[in-house]
Amino acid sequence: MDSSTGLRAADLRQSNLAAVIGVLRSGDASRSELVAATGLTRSAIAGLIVELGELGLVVESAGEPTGRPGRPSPRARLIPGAVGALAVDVSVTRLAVAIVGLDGRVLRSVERSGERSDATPTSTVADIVEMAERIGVGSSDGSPALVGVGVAIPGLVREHDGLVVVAPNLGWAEVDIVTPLRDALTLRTGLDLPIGIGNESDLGAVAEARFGAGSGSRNILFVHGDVGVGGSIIVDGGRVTGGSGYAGEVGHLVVNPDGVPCRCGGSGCWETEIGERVLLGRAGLDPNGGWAAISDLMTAAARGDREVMAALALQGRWMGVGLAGLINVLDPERIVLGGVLGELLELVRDELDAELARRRFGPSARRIPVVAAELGSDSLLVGAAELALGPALADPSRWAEVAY
Amino acid sequence: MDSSTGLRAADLRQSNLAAVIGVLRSGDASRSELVAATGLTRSAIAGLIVELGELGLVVESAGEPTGRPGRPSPRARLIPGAVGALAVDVSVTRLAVAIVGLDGRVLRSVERSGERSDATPTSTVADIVEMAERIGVGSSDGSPALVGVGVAIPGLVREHDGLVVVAPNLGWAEVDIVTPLRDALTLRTGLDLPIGIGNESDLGAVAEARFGAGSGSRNILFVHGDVGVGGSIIVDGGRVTGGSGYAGEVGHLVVNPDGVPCRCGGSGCWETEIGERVLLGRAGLDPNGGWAAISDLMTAAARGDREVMAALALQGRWMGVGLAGLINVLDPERIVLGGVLGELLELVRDELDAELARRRFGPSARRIPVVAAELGSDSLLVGAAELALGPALADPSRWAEVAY
DNA sequence: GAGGTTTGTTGACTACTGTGACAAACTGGG
DNA sequence: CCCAGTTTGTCACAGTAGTCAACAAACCTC
Repeated sequence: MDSSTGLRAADLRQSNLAAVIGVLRSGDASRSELVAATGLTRSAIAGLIVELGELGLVVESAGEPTGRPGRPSPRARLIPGAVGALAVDVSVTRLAVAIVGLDGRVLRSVERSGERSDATPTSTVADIVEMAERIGVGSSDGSPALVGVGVAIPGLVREHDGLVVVAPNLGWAEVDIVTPLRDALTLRTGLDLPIGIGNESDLGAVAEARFGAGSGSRNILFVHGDVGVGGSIIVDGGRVTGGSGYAGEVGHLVVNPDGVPCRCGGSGCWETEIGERVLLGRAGLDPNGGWAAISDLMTAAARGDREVMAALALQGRWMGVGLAGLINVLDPERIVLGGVLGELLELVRDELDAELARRRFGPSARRIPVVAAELGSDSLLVGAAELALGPALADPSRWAEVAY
Repeated sequence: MDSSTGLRAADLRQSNLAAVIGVLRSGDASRSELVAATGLTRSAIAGLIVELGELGLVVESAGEPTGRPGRPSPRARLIPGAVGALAVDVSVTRLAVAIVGLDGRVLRSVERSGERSDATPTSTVADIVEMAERIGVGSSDGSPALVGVGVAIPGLVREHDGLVVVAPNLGWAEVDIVTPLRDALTLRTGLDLPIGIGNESDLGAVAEARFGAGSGSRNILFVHGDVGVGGSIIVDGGRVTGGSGYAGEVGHLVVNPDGVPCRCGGSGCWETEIGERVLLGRAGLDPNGGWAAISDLMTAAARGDREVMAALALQGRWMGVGLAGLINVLDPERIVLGGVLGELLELVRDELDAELARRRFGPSARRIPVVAAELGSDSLLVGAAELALGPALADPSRWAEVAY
């Protein structure tokens, strides 16, 4: 988005192309449905469809009779594999590179598992490029035309230039990964693509909001919890970034001023009450046991283990305390829980609901649905791809130059 | 805003007219500055200025030499009194009606003070219309052309139709004030104007964001505190409404789960720690003493009264606890405090800063400025006017039919 | 006063969407 | 099976807005 607020005539076409694509991304639509959705005339839609067809983005299939009078309207459909984004998930335990289509589906992917805590930015860039080549990036073998690259990082990313301010679990600080990655990709594959980079939690939220548990709602609170607790706020379909791009650190909402110290320097943060380590500790399990311990906890809960049930009850209450406050502040349509929080949701549902009911406020006393994230480990890739696809879809005609 | 996402050719002009007005609302601008700000060409700007001039909204004055080479660019300026909005502030202790110009200045106003707790919707509507007539609404005596009406209400207002869901301090519930007010205004003054209605805290925030302590920032958290504590979240210059329009109830953020019961049914809400009554109680004053008691408290603080200082210290700490959490969640550029909270800000500044510093989180460890609201009691009128002016300014050419 | 710079003005040009008439494809009734 | 009614695609034409490019106006510096 440029700072210019004025609209040129060309922006008009661009905006309308993007509007059509936007409608089509949530499913097929007949031309007449497009007319209704966009408010444009039949002739305008016809022209837009033709252009999108020429760009190789949309196909039309003959309209089926609907059972009602009138000439059937042909259905337009996005070609999911027409364009795609290169998505990269840089996390502590794995490095994944994938090509993701317009419909949010992973078309090809490679993954390198295992502890990567010694990975430097340089070695990571080299790995990414090598893996990208392995899934066919740069070879014109019928893979989708790539419109950009999206990278998910487990750390804080500065909004305007994509600098990785800090990624504690990778041991990175003040790292510019965009420039070397772009250069390396250009050198090895000949593709000079725009690169977007974002926090993994935010990207997971974007993916869930569009394709997962949040699809259909435009105001969503996403809370992701493992060892740390983070979140993202989706308002009117877009992520709230805040003044510096750091919005959404719900883990450091203060819910218990007398609580235990938090790694953030404060105390009684929400994270110190609902983080994975606390839960495991309360349940008498190894606080650093990770997913294995969580899995043990779930089987113990299925057995009805006393200590575990008590720990889960407390977990549910504290989740309710924090969510109740956030509901009052943000009034989301829906809350999506990811990570361990999502996994455990049904086990704490009763206590959580009770706490929410107790703190439900006045006339806004609606039940906000709290649901678990639906997308699995792919969510980060899908979200990362969205980072590249989003800007590209806002200006479709530009790829004419980009393709392949 | 209609649901149609497509842009017609006519929307283009409308959008560009609005863009020019938008720039001009924050001050004079030369044509060349408008070119830079909008990204349009000189010819386009010229045409837009001409049209705005014909609408009676803009005047140009000959350009002064700037001291640099080149032909001087004429300065365009909004005529503040060209159009205005009828602003109404319905509160418990006063009823105010005003005409507010494009620049957010109150051009004329009348006020009726005194306890109004027995005011019914019907009597309020009658009062409003009578007061509106008294400041010249409906008589074409050179008053600005009115483009709409904005009403500030101390209660919850449903977003889409303006129904007053509940206004506890007025004793109203499920009240439609829009329809009778519109009818009465049409009947008595001949004006059939669109009416906008909003929560007073939200409107105060909008006013502060545009003309007051928040001007210049596009991401603001506004917290208004008297007996109750509410707030508004401004993201990218627009207020976050949430899924149902109830966002911003920061008073019911849970900060102290073991705290005292709150009128919302929960306990330990922020409001129960920083509300006016709690502060006065802790300071040994009459909890229901209102502004008089607050005034007493401030003089006592100036004297260095032991009990009062302790109460203020606690107030500052609790303010810090809540604000720290909200900063982590929302990452605002600036926090604006209104009502009693704003009045007391400097008295609690040290404790507040200390608490914020203690809980400042990682790399987002920036100092977020916390400032008091600047606009006085007019802020609600200005915000209410904005409710009417905003939509009108988005479609300037339409008033051609409206004027007078 | 000459040359350089920035800006307003003007008329031709381009691009987009709207309009309206007509044709195409369906339903349903006689 | 045909015809009226309905909905929709197509096409030529018109309207509107903004860009472009050339020129003139108003300023600066030397």
